[in-house]
Amino acid sequence: MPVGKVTSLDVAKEAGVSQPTVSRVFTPGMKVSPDMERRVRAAAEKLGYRPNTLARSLITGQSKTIGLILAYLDNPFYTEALEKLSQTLRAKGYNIMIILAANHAGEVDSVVQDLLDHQVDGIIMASVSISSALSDRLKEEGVPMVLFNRGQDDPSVTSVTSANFDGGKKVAEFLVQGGHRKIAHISGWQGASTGRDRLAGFEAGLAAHGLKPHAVVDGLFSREASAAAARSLFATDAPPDAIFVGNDHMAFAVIEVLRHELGLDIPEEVSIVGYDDVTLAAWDSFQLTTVRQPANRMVEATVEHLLDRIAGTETQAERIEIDGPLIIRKSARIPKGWKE
Amino acid sequence: MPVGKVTSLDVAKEAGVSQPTVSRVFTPGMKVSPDMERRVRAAAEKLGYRPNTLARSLITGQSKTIGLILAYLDNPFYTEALEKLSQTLRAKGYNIMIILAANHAGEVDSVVQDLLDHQVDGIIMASVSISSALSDRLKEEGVPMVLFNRGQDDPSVTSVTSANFDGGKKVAEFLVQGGHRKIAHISGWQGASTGRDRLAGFEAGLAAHGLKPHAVVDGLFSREASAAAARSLFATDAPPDAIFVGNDHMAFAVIEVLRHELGLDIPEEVSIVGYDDVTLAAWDSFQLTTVRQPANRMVEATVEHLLDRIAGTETQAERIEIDGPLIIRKSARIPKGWKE
DNA sequence: ATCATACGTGAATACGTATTCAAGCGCTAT
DNA sequence: ATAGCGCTTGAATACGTATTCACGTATGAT
Repeated sequence: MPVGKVTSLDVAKEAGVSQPTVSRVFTPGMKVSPDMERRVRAAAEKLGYRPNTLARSLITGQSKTIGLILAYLDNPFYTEALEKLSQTLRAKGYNIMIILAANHAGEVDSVVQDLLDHQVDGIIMASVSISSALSDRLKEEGVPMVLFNRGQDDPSVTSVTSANFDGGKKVAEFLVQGGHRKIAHISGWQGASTGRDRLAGFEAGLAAHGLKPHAVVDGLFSREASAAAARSLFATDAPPDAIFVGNDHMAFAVIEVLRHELGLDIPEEVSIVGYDDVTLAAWDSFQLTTVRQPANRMVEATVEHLLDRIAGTETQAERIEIDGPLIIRKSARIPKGWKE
Repeated sequence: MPVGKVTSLDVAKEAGVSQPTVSRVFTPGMKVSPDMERRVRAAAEKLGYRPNTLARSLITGQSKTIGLILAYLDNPFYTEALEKLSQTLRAKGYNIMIILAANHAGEVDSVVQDLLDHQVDGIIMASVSISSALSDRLKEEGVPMVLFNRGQDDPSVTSVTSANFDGGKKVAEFLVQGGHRKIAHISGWQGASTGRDRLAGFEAGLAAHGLKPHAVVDGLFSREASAAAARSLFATDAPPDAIFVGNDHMAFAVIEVLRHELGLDIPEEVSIVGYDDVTLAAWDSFQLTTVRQPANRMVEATVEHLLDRIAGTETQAERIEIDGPLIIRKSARIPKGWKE
């Protein structure tokens, strides 16, 4: 009875069968006669045998591991997504190798290389942009990748986002209907498609009413930058009467500046609308009106597409957009008779 | 030029050397002559070779991967810890296989088995308790494990926590000095050492002044349970004038119930103290007085001990406690002349 | 010039499993 | 009774690397 490591060969000897037979017993889908199976399982149980996943992966070429790269974790939207991802992938028999990486080109490249060295079957990148060189490299390597919550111009990479353009548009419509005319936008980082698309939709929505944004400032997905933006918007003699903030995480910072530093009442003096509908948005302290990004469905779409690519069922890249409703709470004035 | 996979043998042929030589070039610490190294690196570069970590792990027995099991992710303390863990381990050359698991015995066992099958070099369990059977199994397997933010009676498993008893005591002292006499406690889950130790310290701190808790309710580390507890505490004719809540995450729920449902002023009518000092605690909306759990130092201690165990440098289990200060903000009355 | 030493290199092997292939077996059909 | 078929099993091999061992060469000392 070997102490540290017990291999399939040990089990084979114990059961009086060959090593391949042991392998077959532990490989789903392989046929073995009932009494063989019984003997092998008994021996395995007795010795405490468990298949070595590494050795298995080496020969099958399937590591049953997905690489996950995350840029921001301070935004709770991503922790919610991480939770769903873990559950969904685990249910499908996959494990997750996770890396938190800053969104710099060099960092991302090295991190992806790390994952490839570990023979991951696929890669999910959340809120990370990639160079086309890198996506080429992945294509060459045959490792499928999905961008989560970030789009890409390159049509050959698949991305899963919410309908950011439509979302921005909905917000504009809501605020205009609410009687606002001086509507500013503290945008998501303009280096990210997410930030750009929400802005574009917002502008389109205003344009439909012959309006333009009162002001647009890049909040860089950062609390500090957004707080600074909020202060600067109100340091002029023509402050906005409503602000659409590029995501909830930034919106909380804006709300706090307005309430606690500037002493403004929300929504009496200023309406605030966010984007994501993270858990905190529903808290009494914020009651944030916001566009819901359905993390569940986004995760499901991501995993489904990725696994289809791995299985070879699906070969085409897709740009998947998932629609989300405007969730109306108390941080923005509600238009009379609003029903939509 | 092989397309999908290029192996060390391909590089060897290209460079006109043997496969072991290629291996040596890519194994730090192995000596190779300069011109060999040059030729091999050139060939590797040309073919796009990268060592296969799986094959390497299979033979060395070192996967350079750490398994991480997390129970709660809605409590932001753990996302902060996760961030540090990722950075620290990556800097040391380790990757992370992450699993989010509910804190049920069966679930945890199966998850640990999963990690063992993947040949992880060590395991970190954050806020999950384990059976002694499981810790025996790990000992037998020779895979070191560290409990993060959770203690264990068994002295043979190492745990890293903050000084929970002292923390609870500090809070009691602070509130008593502040003139409070009806001090209640909405505790952390009493199934967890963390929750129990904070309560015990709190009671000891009160006892030093001849006091007892006004009431103690288990908040189960849950927002809902804590909110319900807060409501029940004020549904009597003798409500508390201060509440020590078992962690920040629960404290936010309590604050919201008091402010928005019961219309109470904090800290004028009730003082609230939390535990953890998560990022949100410093936000203007909460300004929560709380005991800081130094996530950075806890992570460093965890990683250092774990890697020492893996290297064999350290063989003894330890119970590591890291002290954290009381961070005074505005959610609790500040004693006159408080200096400590 | 000769021997000893040290060092760099290649041949062989091991890690633990899945898979190909041929062989053995029992069964049915003629 | 025998040829043929399908099914189960074992022998051999492959996956891609690190490591042991033996060998050859260059270096230094005598």
